[in-house]
Amino acid sequence: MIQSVDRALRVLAVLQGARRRSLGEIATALELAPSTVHGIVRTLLAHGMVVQERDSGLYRLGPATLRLGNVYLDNLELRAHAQPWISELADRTGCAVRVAVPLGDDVVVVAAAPTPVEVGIVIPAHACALGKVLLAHGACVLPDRPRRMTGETVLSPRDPGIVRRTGLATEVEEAVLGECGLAAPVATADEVCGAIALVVPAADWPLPPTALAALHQTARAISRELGASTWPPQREEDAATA
Amino acid sequence: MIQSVDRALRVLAVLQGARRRSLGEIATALELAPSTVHGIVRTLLAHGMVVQERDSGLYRLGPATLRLGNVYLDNLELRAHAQPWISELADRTGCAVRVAVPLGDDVVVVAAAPTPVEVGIVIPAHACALGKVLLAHGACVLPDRPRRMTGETVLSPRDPGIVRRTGLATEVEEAVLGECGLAAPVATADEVCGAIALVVPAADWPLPPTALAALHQTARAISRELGASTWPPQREEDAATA
DNA sequence: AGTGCGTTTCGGCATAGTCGAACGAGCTTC
DNA sequence: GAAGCTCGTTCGACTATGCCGAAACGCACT
Repeated sequence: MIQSVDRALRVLAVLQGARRRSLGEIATALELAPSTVHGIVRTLLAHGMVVQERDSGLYRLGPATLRLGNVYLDNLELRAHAQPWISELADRTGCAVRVAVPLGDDVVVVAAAPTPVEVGIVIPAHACALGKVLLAHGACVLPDRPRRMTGETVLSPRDPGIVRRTGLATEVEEAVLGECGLAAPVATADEVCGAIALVVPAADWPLPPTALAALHQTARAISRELGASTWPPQREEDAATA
Repeated sequence: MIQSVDRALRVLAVLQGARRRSLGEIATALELAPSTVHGIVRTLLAHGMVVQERDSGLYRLGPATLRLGNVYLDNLELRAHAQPWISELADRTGCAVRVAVPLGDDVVVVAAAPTPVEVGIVIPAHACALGKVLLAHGACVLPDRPRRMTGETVLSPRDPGIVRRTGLATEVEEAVLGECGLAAPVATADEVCGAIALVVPAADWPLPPTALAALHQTARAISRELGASTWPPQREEDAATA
């Protein structure tokens, strides 16, 4: 782990927390000398990863971050393969559909239907159905101190073995009030690379069995296109206990 | 400029060029020892900025880039203020509308109407109306060797003073064949922060004067919300020659 | 005009990063 | 089936590099 690169990425993480920050704020947040942070920020500045407001001197994220994120999406096979399937799934079930990938203790939405507006949003893994699936397969990790999002947020996960065996996880107003979800894993030949979820208002919960079956079909179809031979994805320990 | 941070960002830039790259490819592209690149990549890996494919060992951009880009968009006042205006402008003119910001010798689209699908795309500044506006105001720079996109691409810019005085720049099939555009600057109190464009098929070109006027109105309205006092934005030298 | 804050610059010291070479795994070839 | 190759990865030593303290600049407010 290279120190200065690590610090640069921490600077970007700090900048994610607020619209704009002063050099001193970043320095105290990272417990570093302002001049140290200045050198890092100047380098990020040269690459457009951060910009400095002309009048106030404050720093914020720069447009190069958007370019990176967009290239990431364009190069993501999961997204390309999932897009037509989730459009059809949204039409068929009338639900909102999301596809997400793991990112540490969060999940990031990389595709959505019927509207793509949710693409890019980040949700704590322990608070959503997508995250529970990824946690069960070891693609996400639990945060040190799980954050309570709503009164319904479950801070310690149920048996992940059940999630793995059934290939399903649920979420009942645990991330945002009035929103429920049902998720299933998506895998490549050798790992669980993401999850797909149906998201509905609490009034429409629970979902009819037809929606559940449609979700299963879609997750399996996408996984097959990505090279997975079995679905739901099996792990050695589960195969042994079965 | 911190060397290792600069190199890390160069690694990300290399990764933007192809879906996936091997460690050796990155090393040769940057003219560095593989072990040096390995240290950098490992750090980026720990932060989710890159991911490594389990089977092939190849590297690609990671989901953290998407999170960064999304936060950038959320924190961008230009986008927030422009969104309602460009929706209305798209309705009124029937054209596609784009708002972009400068990024070196490129422009990055940060808002679009009627559909947001173009958000995140990158266009060389010299090849599009958006870029010509930003070039004229010094927000973009010309690349060392401008790239020819179509047969119509103009490699050396016309008089930027005219663009500044009229507040308009045009684009006739210079970036993509069959696509024409008309752009105007958007400014804050002390700088040109972006540009807004109408984009239409070549068949609908030239645009009627009403569309031109609507674009002007919208650019002025957004600029006013962002704190600009005059529009089109004036530079000292132009004010002197006037 | 004075004062305060925050950004920026500069130089010495020591740490942290760079590189070369060796290791190990996976794949192809013979 | 075994040997060669190529790739990613690890380790250790050298020294160049980035880190920090303190001082200077610019700006806004008093």
